[in-house]
Amino acid sequence: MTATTWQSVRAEVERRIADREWQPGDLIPGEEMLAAEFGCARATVNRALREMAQAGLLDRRRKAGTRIAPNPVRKAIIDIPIVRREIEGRGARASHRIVVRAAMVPPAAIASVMRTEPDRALLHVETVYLASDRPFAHEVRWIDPKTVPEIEAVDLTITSANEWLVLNAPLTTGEIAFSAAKAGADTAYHLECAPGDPLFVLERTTFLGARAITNVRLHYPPGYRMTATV
Amino acid sequence: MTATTWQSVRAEVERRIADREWQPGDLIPGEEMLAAEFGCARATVNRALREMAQAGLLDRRRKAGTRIAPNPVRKAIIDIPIVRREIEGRGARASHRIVVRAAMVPPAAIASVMRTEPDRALLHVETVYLASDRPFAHEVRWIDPKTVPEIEAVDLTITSANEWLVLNAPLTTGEIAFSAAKAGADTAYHLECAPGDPLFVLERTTFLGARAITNVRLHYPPGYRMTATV
DNA sequence: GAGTGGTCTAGACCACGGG
DNA sequence: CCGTGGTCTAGACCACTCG
Repeated sequence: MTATTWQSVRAEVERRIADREWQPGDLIPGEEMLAAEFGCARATVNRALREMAQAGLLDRRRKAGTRIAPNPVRKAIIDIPIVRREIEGRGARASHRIVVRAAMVPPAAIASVMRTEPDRALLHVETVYLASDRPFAHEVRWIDPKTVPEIEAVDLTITSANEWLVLNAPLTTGEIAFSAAKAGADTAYHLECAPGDPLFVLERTTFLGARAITNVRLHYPPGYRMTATV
Repeated sequence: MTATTWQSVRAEVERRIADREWQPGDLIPGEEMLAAEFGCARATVNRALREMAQAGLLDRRRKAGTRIAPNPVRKAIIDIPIVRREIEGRGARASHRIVVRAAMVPPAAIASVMRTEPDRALLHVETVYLASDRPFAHEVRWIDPKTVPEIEAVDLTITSANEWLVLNAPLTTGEIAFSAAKAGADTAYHLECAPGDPLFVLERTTFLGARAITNVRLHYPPGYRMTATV
């Protein structure tokens, strides 16, 4: 009989941390000992501590034992949905307009982050996303047709490159960067804002294995906020 | 006998998704069936599928079963270190300067997000973080002394509010938002940039249970990039 | 070498929620 | 109602790594 859940173990450990019974850097008792104390199976303690370690609250190492993370790293998880869903989630009608679609050799900086040959042409797509006909984001994208040849046959005016890629290249890794930049003349025109306005910028490069799929830079109009929970 | 690890189960499921054997929205076999197929215990399959669901690749519901996520949400994990460590991580020398420290009633917007009484005074701290004596970030912070009374006695010129709070109020939930804004005169002065320059803005409110600990707004100079992995 | 976490198994009961 | 995922147990073996 019992009812000791791993959540209750986690809650108790969190309480001890919050109450300073266990302080940052402290070595806490081993799983076996905690299991005995809580009157549950070791697997239950393991589950609780494992999740806490995953969340950055504990440091665990075989033989060395479990310690309270000396410097609890705050991890923010950002959900990055398909742009269309993000627009619809705000109650607006989503549409998009293709501004440019052409095969061309990318700037050296793009080829560098995508790790492609500097002189090879990639598919270049420029899109403006609209929320109820008002500009929502301006996207400049480079796609490696060598990695996803199917993209060449897609009518991007119907399914945006963003959406097609997410749905058709599901398991990828990548890097994201956020920053701020002044609106250039071109971007300002598409976003219907003033040149020089501060824009939120999201840059992302995704890979399928070691090969780049796409690099994308999104500019959002003044006032845009991206939120996350800690 | 065995050697079927939950990682191998996960890898196989990922392969089937990547190879389109299982497509977005598809219902996949139950744990029992997969365990039989892979020749392992149901708990092993459970572990694999649970982690994949946590990563946003699967949708799982009791009775309804497990489906390939129709819209794989990309989750980016951002590590938010103590500012001092972020500076040191870039190989610079970290220091900070307190610009303002006073008890005062916050603007209505701040009281609102912190859910404090609109007319109660909070601790207001304004800090400039320096990386090798060059401005790294400008921080405007409000702290609820009712939640963390110890802060009143801390010499913030030695330990920054950021650092003290992270080390002394570990277990909280919170909200973060990123955006872009024009540098105001005051911020431009502290960051040694031009008024109107586009700045990356990070706003964060953290809570201890239902009670707010602190609200902070950080402005980073032009060119700052915050990165994450998908 | 030996201690600690990591994982697997086989079986069981439970809780949510679709039909 | 009842199937499916969620979790717990007790025991076992393994793998990493500290001393």
